Amino acid sequence: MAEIGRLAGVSQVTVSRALSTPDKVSPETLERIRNAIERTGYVPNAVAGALASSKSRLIAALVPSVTNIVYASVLHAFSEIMWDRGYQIMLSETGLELDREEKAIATHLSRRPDAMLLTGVRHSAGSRRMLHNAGIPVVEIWDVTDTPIDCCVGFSHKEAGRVAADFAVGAGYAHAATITAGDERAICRRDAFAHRYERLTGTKVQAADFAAHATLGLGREGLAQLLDRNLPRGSVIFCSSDQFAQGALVEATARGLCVPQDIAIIGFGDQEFAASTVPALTTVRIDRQILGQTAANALLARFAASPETAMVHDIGFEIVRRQSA
Amino acid sequence: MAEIGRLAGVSQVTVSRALSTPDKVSPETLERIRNAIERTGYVPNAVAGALASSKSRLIAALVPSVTNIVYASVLHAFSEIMWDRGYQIMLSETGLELDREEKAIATHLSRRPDAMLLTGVRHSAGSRRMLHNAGIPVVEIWDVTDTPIDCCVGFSHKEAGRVAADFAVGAGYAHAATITAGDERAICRRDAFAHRYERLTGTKVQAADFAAHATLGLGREGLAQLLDRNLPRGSVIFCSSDQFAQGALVEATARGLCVPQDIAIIGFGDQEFAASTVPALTTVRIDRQILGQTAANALLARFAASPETAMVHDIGFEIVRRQSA
DNA sequence: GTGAAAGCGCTAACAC
DNA sequence: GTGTTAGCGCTTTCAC
Repeated sequence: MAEIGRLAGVSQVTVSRALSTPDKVSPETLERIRNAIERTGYVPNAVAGALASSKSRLIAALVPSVTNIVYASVLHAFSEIMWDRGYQIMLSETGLELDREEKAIATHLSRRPDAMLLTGVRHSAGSRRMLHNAGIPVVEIWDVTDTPIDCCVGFSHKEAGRVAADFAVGAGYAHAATITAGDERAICRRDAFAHRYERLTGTKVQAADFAAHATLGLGREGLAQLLDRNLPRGSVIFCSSDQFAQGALVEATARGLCVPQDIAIIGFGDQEFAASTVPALTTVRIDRQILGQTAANALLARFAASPETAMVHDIGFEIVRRQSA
Repeated sequence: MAEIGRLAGVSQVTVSRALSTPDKVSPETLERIRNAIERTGYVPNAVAGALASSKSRLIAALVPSVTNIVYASVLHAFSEIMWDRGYQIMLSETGLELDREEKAIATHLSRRPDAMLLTGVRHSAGSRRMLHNAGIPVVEIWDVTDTPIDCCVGFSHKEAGRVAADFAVGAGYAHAATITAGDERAICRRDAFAHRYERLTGTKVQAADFAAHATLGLGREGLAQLLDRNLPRGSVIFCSSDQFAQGALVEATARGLCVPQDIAIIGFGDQEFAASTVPALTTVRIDRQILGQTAANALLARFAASPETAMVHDIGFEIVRRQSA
């Protein structure tokens, strides 16, 4: 930067100004500086800038997994807005364990990000303490809570399970089952579904649970297990993701069962393929784009220090009724 | 850090050493320093460290899209290794346009990453120049070229298309068609497939092309289009992704066509669901985990300055024959 | 094994 | 509108 200044016949500070606040530099000077930068191929050092200004324009984003489309698409919407505002994303995958998240938080904090995005609302005490000390805006996504660290953008998984049960009962399904992945929030939905369904109908809800993440193959296996345990015809199955739902659909079809007459299926997530399967999937839609955007805007609002911003955004969900239930 | 030193009765430098090279500090001193850190909840400032040492331990990763499982899973494998070695990932999505990539490269370079991961082997002249000036290790993934910027880990898309055509001919399919997304590399595979198939059989290959990214819905539409154009029974369809293949499968089944007897389908990618559809998908497998790991190791090797490391790694691919073709 | 000094490349505060 | 000065919080080098 000093070198650029020399070439342009100005001091180093003026170059700094030309880059950050061009309107505070005279047009002619600016021109000369731009020229020098062009000629030399100079790339400013944002690390030094961050140290001097204690603003990194870096956002740490911690998600359980990038290969899960559900988190990936939120991240996509989130980072698009952030990128447009000049922020960049440092990414880490935390899996589902709290201590891995804690380690990731500590490491990221040492980079002095301007804000942090966390998935879920459960965090270790150590994580909370570090985040508190760091004093940066934090947004927790994919869930809601009365006690957010800072802001929170998500929806109630309990409520989603309940509403799905209400739907199942309202649609007249006299029996129900669940296929659930090994994910805290999925389990919460399953329990809420079963609770509500059992209370309303007095009929026990059967469960096929998997410790792994949801795949089409496991969805098939889930339905197979349920059928082996004599799941009655006319049952509805509440799946913890559309992957499972599609798997159940494939398995049902392979066995010559009609969906939704013999077996009805409810997915979760309303993924891209859900509308195009045969029959099309009835599912719970979460607007992941809105979720990501709202999270980004919440952080941006915090940067602008708007104090009146609501801290918890419940973006809700919606049952999308198609043909599978 | 000076504060920690005060509390531990040593100088600031000793604290620095205790953190980076603990064995160069006496056990008792170390103990007192660790204590002070624990008490205060001190988090080192990696920004200052990066500035002083000009080592950021940050890797910039540029992929077309995180919501595409194919890139996401490579990223996952890549970042897992990098994380274990103490590196963190700055992520950007570049889409498919070269100038967006160039902007992202410039921005990331200002953060002084220790290395950069790029998707594909085509980059703008400006990108190449900046990367060259930066003098950091660069790994290009998902393709191979004779003229890598630095290292390159991928496979030949041309070869993949050709081998798929050989497979189709060898399996006795007398007609062929393609369903292709608007992606440079997918188009390359399509062309190689068509070329080879036409040369071997003398029969023209029909094409359904989409500008958008591959989805199940578009796969259905692709087959529908092909069928409307009187695609003969007994044709094989080479899809640019498993999503398309699954869509074609759904559409064929919905129309009462038998797969592979009436229509045979070849996917691309061997995604998680490919083995579990009915019939299971014949597809081209790319080992995305190996790809990501190889990319990470190539960079790590560059850091260690091993000069004998091969610059281009062709990880190949494999036709996985299941039931759909 | 430990410390003092210098400096990484910027921004902030203040002069002019 | 532009320059001067003083750091930001570390690592590096060299001395002891």
